[in-house]
This record gives sequence, structure tokens and C-alpha cells, in this order.
Amino acid sequence: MADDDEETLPETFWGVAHQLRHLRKKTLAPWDIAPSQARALSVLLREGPLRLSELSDRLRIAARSTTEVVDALQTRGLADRHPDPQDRRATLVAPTPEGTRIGEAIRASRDAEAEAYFSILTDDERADLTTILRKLRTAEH
Amino acid sequence: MADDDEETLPETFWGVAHQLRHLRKKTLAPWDIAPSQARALSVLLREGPLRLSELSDRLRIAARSTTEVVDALQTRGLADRHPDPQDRRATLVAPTPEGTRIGEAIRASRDAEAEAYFSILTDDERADLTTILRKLRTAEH
DNA sequence: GGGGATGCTGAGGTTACCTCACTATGAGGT
DNA sequence: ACCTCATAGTGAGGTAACCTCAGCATCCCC
Repeated sequence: MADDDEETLPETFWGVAHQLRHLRKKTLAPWDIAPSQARALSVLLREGPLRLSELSDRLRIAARSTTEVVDALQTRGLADRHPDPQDRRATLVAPTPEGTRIGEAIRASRDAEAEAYFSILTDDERADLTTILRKLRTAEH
Repeated sequence: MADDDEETLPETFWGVAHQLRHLRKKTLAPWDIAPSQARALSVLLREGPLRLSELSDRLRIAARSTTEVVDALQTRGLADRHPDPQDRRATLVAPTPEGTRIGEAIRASRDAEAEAYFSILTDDERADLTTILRKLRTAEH
């Protein structure tokens, strides 16, 4: 019912973001895990145990918000906290075996989801899109 | 402090989305208007008076959420409701003169913002990006 | 051995959504 | 005319994912 012929670049960008967000949510449903938690778990799998502050940097959110995400992961038994031997102020967050298992399953499913979503593009378009977005991403704004 | 060398396409996409969201928020600051309200106002400027249900379609949000956005616009004197002469169940939402004025100012500023953000791209890259996103946007997923 | 920076978290707030239930109205069939 | 069913908007209540600010513990450096 909504027609979308002459959208500007940012508008189109947000449209895609919106679709991807919904898709991602749907993909996550089998695990009953919130997107923010899945994101954090994925960072932990990729980078191993991290301080809360480091995790905040990776997620680009405030430290206080990271506390909440980690609380949730811990409640679900997907990650745990232990003291950093280097610095008694700091807390290291690491995925549990269960967290690793689930995190890997999510990643696989998410790869498949992204594959499906972007599969309507040609290889060239995909490559171009990656290059262009990466350029935007890393530029100084 | 966060290094970002080997991100996947979706990750990079979200990174760009994140930056754009912050930029947009900053651009909106002078008017002290929430992003959701600015979006609705922009739709109203483009399409003229709309029923709440039609506005929901354009914004791709639930009807109930549109009620809230319109409430906010009305409180600020940027839009008003009046009954649809065609259907006494329906309510038409239209921008006030003030809403039109502010909406246009926001659009101008937003165009400038987007221009600045995407200005690091070449014309070709911009065209490619638009084409690719539009393709993703309109495909059946 | 202060004094300021850093690391985490409690308290409390905001934004932008959602569903469900309800009322008023419209539209079609009998 | 009446009955049923769909549609339009909204009250009530809820959620996710963020935020700031204040406070405490610890570290680092002169």
C-alpha cells in the first residue's frame, strides 16, 4: 500500500535498514535471544574474553548499557564474568561453552540469512556495496 | 579504539546506519524535535493531508504508534487533525503553516547533512549505491 | 601518598516501537 | 431495517535498547 518510487538515498538506506532489522529479528527467534545480546555474543566469540569497557567499544555503546547486556547473557548462562588478574577494577567477560555453542549456531544462521537477503545482487554489486559502505564507515565524519 | 578491518557486509552496513543515526540526531537538535516526528512531518509535507492509517503505511509502523507521533506533532503545533468528510471514522492529519515552515527547514538541513556524509563518495559510487540499495529495498524478501 | 583518571554499576529516564481490547462507524447481505 | 463483519482511531500497558549522572573501588603518576 506504500509506494516508493522517488526516494532519496538516505531514505532508501533506511528502508533497507528497516527490512534487515526485521529479518534479523525473525532469524533470531528460534533462540529466543534479543538482538543486542546476539551482537555482544558474536563479538565475544570473535575476540575472546574482553573487559566490559572493551566490549563497549566494540559494540559502540555506553559502558552502562554493556553492563545490562552482559547481565542478560549471564542470566541465560551464555557468558560469565570473572575478575581481570591485571586490574582489580576490571571484569572480564567470556562466553560459556553453551554461549559458544549457541553463538556459533546463530552466526551460521545469520550468515545464511544475510546470504539470502543479498543474494538478489550480482557479485559485482555486492563487491561494490561492500567497498562503498566500508569507505563511508571508516571516513572521518 | 575499535578496529574494524574485516567486517562482514551486514556489519559494515550497521556501522554506517549507526553513524547516520547519530548524525541525523545532531542535525535535528536545533529544532528540538524527535526523529520520529521529523520523519512523519516530512511525509506530510510530501504527501499532504493523510489519514492516520495512511500515514502509518508510509512510516511502516503500527497505527497505534502513529497516534503517538501525531499527538506529539499536534502538541508542538506542527500538525493538526480534522475529520475526514468522506468517512466519519477517519481522521485527516495535515501540517500547520508552522509545521510546513519547520518541516522545510529541516528538509534543507537534512539534505545538507546527507550531502556532507555522502560527499566523500565519487559520483559513480553514489549512483551505484543508490541503485543497489533501491534494488534491495524493492525486492521481495 | 595524594590527586586525578579509569572501570563498573545503581538509579532513573527516554525514544520508538509493540499488542490487545474497546468504541464508533461503514458496507454488504437478507 | 437489521445483522454481521471489517475498518479507523485510541486507551492501557508493555518492551528493547539505549542514555546520563552519581558513587565506589582501584590504578597510575608525580
